Amino acid sequence: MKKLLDVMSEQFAKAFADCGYDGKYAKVTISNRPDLCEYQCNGAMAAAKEYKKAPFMIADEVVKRLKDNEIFEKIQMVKPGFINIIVSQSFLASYADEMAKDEKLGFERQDTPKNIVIDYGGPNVAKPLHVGHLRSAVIGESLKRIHRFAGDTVIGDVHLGDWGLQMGLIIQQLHEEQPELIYFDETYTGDYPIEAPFTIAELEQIYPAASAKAKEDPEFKEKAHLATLKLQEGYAPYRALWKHILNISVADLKKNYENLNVSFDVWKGESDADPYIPNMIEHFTESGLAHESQGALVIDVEEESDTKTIPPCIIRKSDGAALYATSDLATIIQRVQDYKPDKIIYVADNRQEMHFNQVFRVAKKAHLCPDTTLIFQGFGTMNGKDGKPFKTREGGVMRLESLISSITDAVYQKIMENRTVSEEEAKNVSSIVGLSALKYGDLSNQASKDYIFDIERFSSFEGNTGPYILYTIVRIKSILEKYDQTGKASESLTCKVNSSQSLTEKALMIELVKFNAMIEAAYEELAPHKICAYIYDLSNAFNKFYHENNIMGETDEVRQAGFINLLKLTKKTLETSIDLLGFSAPDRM
RNA sequence: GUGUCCAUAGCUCAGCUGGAUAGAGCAACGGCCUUCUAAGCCGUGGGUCGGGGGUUCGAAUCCCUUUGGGCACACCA
Repeated sequence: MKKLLDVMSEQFAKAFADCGYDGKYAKVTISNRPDLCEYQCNGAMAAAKEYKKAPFMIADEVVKRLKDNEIFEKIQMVKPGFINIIVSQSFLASYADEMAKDEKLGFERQDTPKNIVIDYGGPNVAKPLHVGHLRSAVIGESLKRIHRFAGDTVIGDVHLGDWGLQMGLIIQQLHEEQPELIYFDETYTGDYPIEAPFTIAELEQIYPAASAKAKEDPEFKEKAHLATLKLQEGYAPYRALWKHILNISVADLKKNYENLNVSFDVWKGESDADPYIPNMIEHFTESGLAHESQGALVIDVEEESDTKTIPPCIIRKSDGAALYATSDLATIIQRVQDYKPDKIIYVADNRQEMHFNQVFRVAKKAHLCPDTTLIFQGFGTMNGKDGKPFKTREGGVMRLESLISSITDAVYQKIMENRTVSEEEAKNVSSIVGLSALKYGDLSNQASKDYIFDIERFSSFEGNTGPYILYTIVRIKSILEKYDQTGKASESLTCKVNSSQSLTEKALMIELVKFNAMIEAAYEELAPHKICAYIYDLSNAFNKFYHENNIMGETDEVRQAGFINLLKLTKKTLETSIDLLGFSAPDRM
């Protein structure tokens, strides 16, 4: 469907043209003075300069042309040259009706669908998820859903950290803790068991221990380095061990991401890029792109237009090992080969911007992906109330599980305070509502900015929060259920929403029909927070409408049916929106 | 030091890419439940949009400058 503002702008463009003015001035926007009008066009003032004419005269001429247009109920010029618009109720209602019939609620994309890879999550194997992983997961998941809604083919890739020194550290630590394991018996030639010799809980102990030891014990670190090398060279016992670590860890990660309602289409990792590295480096050196510098192999990425010096991208360390950038570049090769993406979006911490900048430049220089746009979508730091990076009370890194459970607990307490539902229902509901609090709290802020993570505020049921949105949906559900019970639903009274409206009813419709334009903006700007802002406004509009109109008490059945249709549309719009944010609403709360 | 992002009500955030009187929520205060979930609705108070300059009919928004902060600046991911 054409966006409402475009429909209006077209009418204006015609009128501008008829009066001899360029149609480019005919942009209609939402009014910023709702007390005066619903929509406005300020083009006359911009046109005044070009045509050397007083703006109010231009506006007057245009208004005269549009006086009888059925889309507008009222249209008038206000000095110095504003054109104020009140939309016709019947036109608005029919637009809303069309929206209700459309599967995508009137959203229509402007270009052809694309193939897109979204790289988000980025957890490390054998390390528990902590709060630092939250934003990537939450924002990435939402972006994935938004792109899919817009019609793109999207592959969400978790891009595991499964290949660095950390793996060697774990193997070496295991070696010292359990030397009797057959993986460390160099004379053993048989198959290795399918069962892993450790649990996820043990694994989570092993890594920090190894990491700490490596810092104090250079000899241990050296051994770990060696183990890493052996693993990467394909030493069978270590490969078998690595497989165990990977399997156990991934199973645990999947469970955790599931709790966040986050899912990935592929579980590739740095290890999957490894096979591409030798050829890639050969290509780099043969083409003369890479050169040695201080013992390392580097590629210069400076460009003329740079306002600062960007250090060269290191492809191979002086000790011969690959590193982050190498793996990311090889991953691009793998993705181009396997998915032929038009676009790869990386959802990562702002602090990695420089790194991705370097990688993107190398990819471009080396023509690794001539048909792929590489996009870095950075996100800001999650801070505590004190404005400093979020920590536990003890100053440590908080595990994601603890974070989720503390927000769920907060919600649970409130549900038990306010309502008399069974404990079991309260528990179920609080995990749904808790997730909405967590995700909405994050996504309602602009992704690229730092934000203050405040459990109390996010889990509040008042104001601009996830629970408030859910509460609104639950209210609607409750009325619709009551309406169904009357049996009226089966009668086909009308599928029209009312065209004779109260003020709040019209205001609700005006809010609803913004949906397609809002989605377009959220999609193009990679901005889930625009969805949050929209559903908050929509919820407010609904609650005002709800307060003013007694839906079940309405005696005019046609009008009541119109109300119900409006409710259904509101519900569908809200539910579609929160699905794009990655959470859902309960039936009661 | 260089670069980059940010600065809007006491607090947390918006501000539709230059428009009319800068908006919400929280917190404070005052109203509204025998009627669809009061987790709601209505109202009151609260602002040199960090400072200064410029661009123009018009600036929180664009440009310059200055102050204060976050972050990044070659062998970690």
